[in-house]
Amino acid sequence: MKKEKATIHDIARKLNITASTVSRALKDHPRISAETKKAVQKAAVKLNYQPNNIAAALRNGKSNIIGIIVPTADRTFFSSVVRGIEEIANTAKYNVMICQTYDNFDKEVSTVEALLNARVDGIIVSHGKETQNFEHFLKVKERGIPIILFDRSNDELEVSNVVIDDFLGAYKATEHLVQQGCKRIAHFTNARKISIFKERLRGYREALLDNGLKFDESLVVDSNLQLEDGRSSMEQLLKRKDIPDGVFSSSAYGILGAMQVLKEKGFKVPEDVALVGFSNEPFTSFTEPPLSTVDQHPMRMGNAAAEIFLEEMAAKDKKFIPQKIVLKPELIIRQSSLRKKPN
Amino acid sequence: MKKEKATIHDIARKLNITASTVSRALKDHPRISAETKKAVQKAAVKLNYQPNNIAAALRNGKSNIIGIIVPTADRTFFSSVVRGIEEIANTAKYNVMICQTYDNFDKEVSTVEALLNARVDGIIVSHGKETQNFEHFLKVKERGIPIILFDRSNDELEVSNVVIDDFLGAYKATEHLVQQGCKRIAHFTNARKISIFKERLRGYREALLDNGLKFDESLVVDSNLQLEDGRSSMEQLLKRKDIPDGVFSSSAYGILGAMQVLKEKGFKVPEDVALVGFSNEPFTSFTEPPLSTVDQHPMRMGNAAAEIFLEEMAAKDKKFIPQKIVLKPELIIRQSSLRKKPN
DNA sequence: CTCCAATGCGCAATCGATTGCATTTTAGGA
DNA sequence: TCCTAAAATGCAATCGATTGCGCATTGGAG
Repeated sequence: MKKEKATIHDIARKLNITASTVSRALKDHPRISAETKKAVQKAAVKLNYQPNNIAAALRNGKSNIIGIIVPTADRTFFSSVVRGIEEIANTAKYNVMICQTYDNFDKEVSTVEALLNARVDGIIVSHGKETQNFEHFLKVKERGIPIILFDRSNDELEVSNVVIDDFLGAYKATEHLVQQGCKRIAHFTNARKISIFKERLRGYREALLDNGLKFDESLVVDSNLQLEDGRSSMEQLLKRKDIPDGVFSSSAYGILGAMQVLKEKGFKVPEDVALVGFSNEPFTSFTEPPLSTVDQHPMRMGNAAAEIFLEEMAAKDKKFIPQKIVLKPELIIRQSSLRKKPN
Repeated sequence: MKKEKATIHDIARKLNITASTVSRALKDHPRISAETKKAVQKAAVKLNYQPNNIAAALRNGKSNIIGIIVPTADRTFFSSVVRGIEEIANTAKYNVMICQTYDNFDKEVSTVEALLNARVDGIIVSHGKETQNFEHFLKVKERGIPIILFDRSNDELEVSNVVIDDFLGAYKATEHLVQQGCKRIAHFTNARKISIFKERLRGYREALLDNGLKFDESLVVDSNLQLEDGRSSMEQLLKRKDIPDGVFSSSAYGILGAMQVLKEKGFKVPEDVALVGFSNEPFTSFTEPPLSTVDQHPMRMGNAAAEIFLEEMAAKDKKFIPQKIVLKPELIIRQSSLRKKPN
């Protein structure tokens, strides 16, 4: 159990110089001679020196760590965003610390607290479904540390955020269903207080109206959008006398549940009911038939969030004007909604 | 941009006491009067005091952070393990820092380095597929900080690890196929140097021999086990004149690829070819037919890893004998392998 | 009324790296 | 050879929390 904890002082002692010089030499300070630098490098390797980031963090007031908070990391959407953040962050010498809230509000609050205490230099977060109160995020901002929201956001909050144009995504998806001949299109949504779902609902509605169909509130089903919810929502719709001939779901699992129920009951997809979901999770491409979906470009979203963070860090002190980046979603058309052969 | 950075000194000044007393009061030290403690608490709240964990970490030599390294967080298996770790770690006041290597060896090495510099108190890791050299892990151990491997491990390495009995899982899966009447069972494996795949191959082989079938090397296909690999492996097998009537894959995506190809070519699952995979990823339950698979109990695996970490921390200084925990896997039988109705 | 032992707090050093300013060394010009 | 500016390094304080040791109260026993 050897605990070799070589510090710059050990290097200094070995070379008969001071820690200051060692510190400067290691950072390639111009006022240190090339000779000394080489000697220090060599000694550092020899003593197996590892910088103590904690000490540096204490002194500098920055830890070079970005905290990332997501509801869960096991959705490809979120893990891809994380990857996008890392791409940018790593090149700027930042490390990331990923925390999961499991959509639990209390856990979200305590996580923010923990990251703050860990003195992260910034926080990038997609908040949980339960989150109505945003004080914990404001607190971060007031502490002067950058906070950037992605995907799930809140316009009233004066912080930077990166989102996709949910309205447009939903609009495209719905319009596509109309073009495929659907006349009665249902919509699965969730907690309408959350901006992304509100926007998607709005896009769905506008697309209907713009295409000469009417918006029927009774075709909008509110649920938690998980697999089981999608199933029960579909079952509920199938009890009607005028069952829908198309469904646009605000989630990937929701539409999967719908498809399962439809097939179990003998309906054909897309002939009887055409389906389009949201979030291009991998599994949507290997269901039968493969599911059409709205791709959110998660990697780009992560890149953008990290870039905003870096800009905010650079602009430190000057007051930074929160910026909003809106990415364009892409409709990916697969078998589940394709009735007509493209000419 | 107000930067209220209240420290224990600010509290001390306000109450006309010293920082030592404040520090002790906040930690409920017995030698501090109840009165003082209350006053400190109140002042702390009033000044919006947030402890600086970095300062404490520097002084104590511990950060209360556990580093977790996984190839990728977007596989349910890994994210569940993380969740299992968090469950235990959080109750012991530890936070986790999740890092992804994307199965890239260099990234794995640099991640270990980064965690070491961040002065994490321990590292829990499942190494990448490329990893043949384990020096970076040994370095961690030599530094006196606990390192625990999970799932993918290496017996020659003298460090604690938590794995499932891969041999048993494969044995059960293969035996099940035999019981369903399969006579020519193929196996998808990966880089046989990795212990988990070697063990599964061994389990497959033993089960065949124990059940009166012979082991045919030509039915073992080596690939990277992703979706595309599963497809091409299956295509390769279908070119034979004596095509297999069962496939056991060491991964979930591999077996999915196989099923896709089989269905495209008009084979029936499980009647013509029965399939069993590994890793109970959610999607395996909603393919058609649903895929049989070996569940690895990822949450328990995470729990166990975290518990070992805590034990090692407690045993600090005394030399800790690396321990190995082997969990029993569970075979989950679904339609893809079920030919006979259970009586 | 003394004296001792709890009880409550303060002092000062420590963790390791960083950095403004001071000091020493070196090189080159006069 | 002397002097000075430039080059190279050293000094010491700092970041904030922690903690062993020591000092000063206070209460109660004898």
